[in-house]
Amino acid sequence: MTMNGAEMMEAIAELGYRMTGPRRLVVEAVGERRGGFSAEQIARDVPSVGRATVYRTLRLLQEAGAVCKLALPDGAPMYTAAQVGRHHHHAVCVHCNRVEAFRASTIERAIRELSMDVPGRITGHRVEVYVTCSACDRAAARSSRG
Amino acid sequence: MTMNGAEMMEAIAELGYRMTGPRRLVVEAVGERRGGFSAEQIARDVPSVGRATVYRTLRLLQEAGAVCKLALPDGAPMYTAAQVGRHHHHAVCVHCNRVEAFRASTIERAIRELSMDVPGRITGHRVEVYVTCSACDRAAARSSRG
DNA sequence: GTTGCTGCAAATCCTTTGCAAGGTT
DNA sequence: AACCTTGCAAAGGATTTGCAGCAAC
Repeated sequence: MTMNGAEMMEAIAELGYRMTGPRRLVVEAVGERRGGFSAEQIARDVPSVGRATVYRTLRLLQEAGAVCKLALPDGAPMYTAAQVGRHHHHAVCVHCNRVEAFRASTIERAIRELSMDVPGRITGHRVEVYVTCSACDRAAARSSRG
Repeated sequence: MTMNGAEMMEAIAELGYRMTGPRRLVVEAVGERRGGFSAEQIARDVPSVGRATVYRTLRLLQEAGAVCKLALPDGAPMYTAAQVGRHHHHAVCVHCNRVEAFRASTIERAIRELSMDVPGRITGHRVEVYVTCSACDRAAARSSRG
């Protein structure tokens, strides 16, 4: 389950940050987004808030664990609402930006086993899976059929 | 095994691109680098070549499969010489940028198995492991001891 | 009343692009 | 000779920062 706007606001407050109007607006916009979104999209959703504040608030939300920052295949940054309190990874549809979170114990285990093969101490990892989601796949099939 | 400068040049030629002086210089600089490097570093290594050409050549090298582009935890792009012809992943030391390539059939298998869990067709994936390499680990221990 | 937060605009950083001149085949 | 490449400088896009004013505690 992902946080709603109110819960995100609370998470920010718990870190000792103030609850301000602009932050509320950004957080609500984030809460209403489904799938992946860019900082720029949020900035457009909330035109009354300065871009800088949008970026600053997104950073707080990451710090609070309410959103995850991930990367498209070309490296473009994308945000998505986080699964609360769970380590997880993301499957991103490269066509519509829909994001599906998943947990994969197999992957975690495999990475842990890597410690034998890689020299050094593993401090983190990034796993992202790129997909064409079923809806986009169907759309593509339809249009190629004519 | 990774390509040396000459082999990279050849790989570029095989794609039908011309063998020019600036390209040779960039390719040699890349060939001499160990571990991960940024475009900016290469540009500094080869000051006689314009930045634009450095970026253009790095793109060719990616196209030729001679270098891989990967991302640090903060999303900053990094390049590294590619293992020839093999699908692989990278373990990056976040302190010294040393890069170790590894293959992990377990991870590949785990990702393939994901197809059941994620809705849609998997088109690609990105796996990066962040480490503190043994050398940096030792250095940290030394300095914390006094 | 302190101190943190905001918006704005400017600054940065990284990368790409337009274009005329020059190099490669 | 044809056309691919280059360098420069400018453009571009994304994100950060300096700072004076305002808001939250």
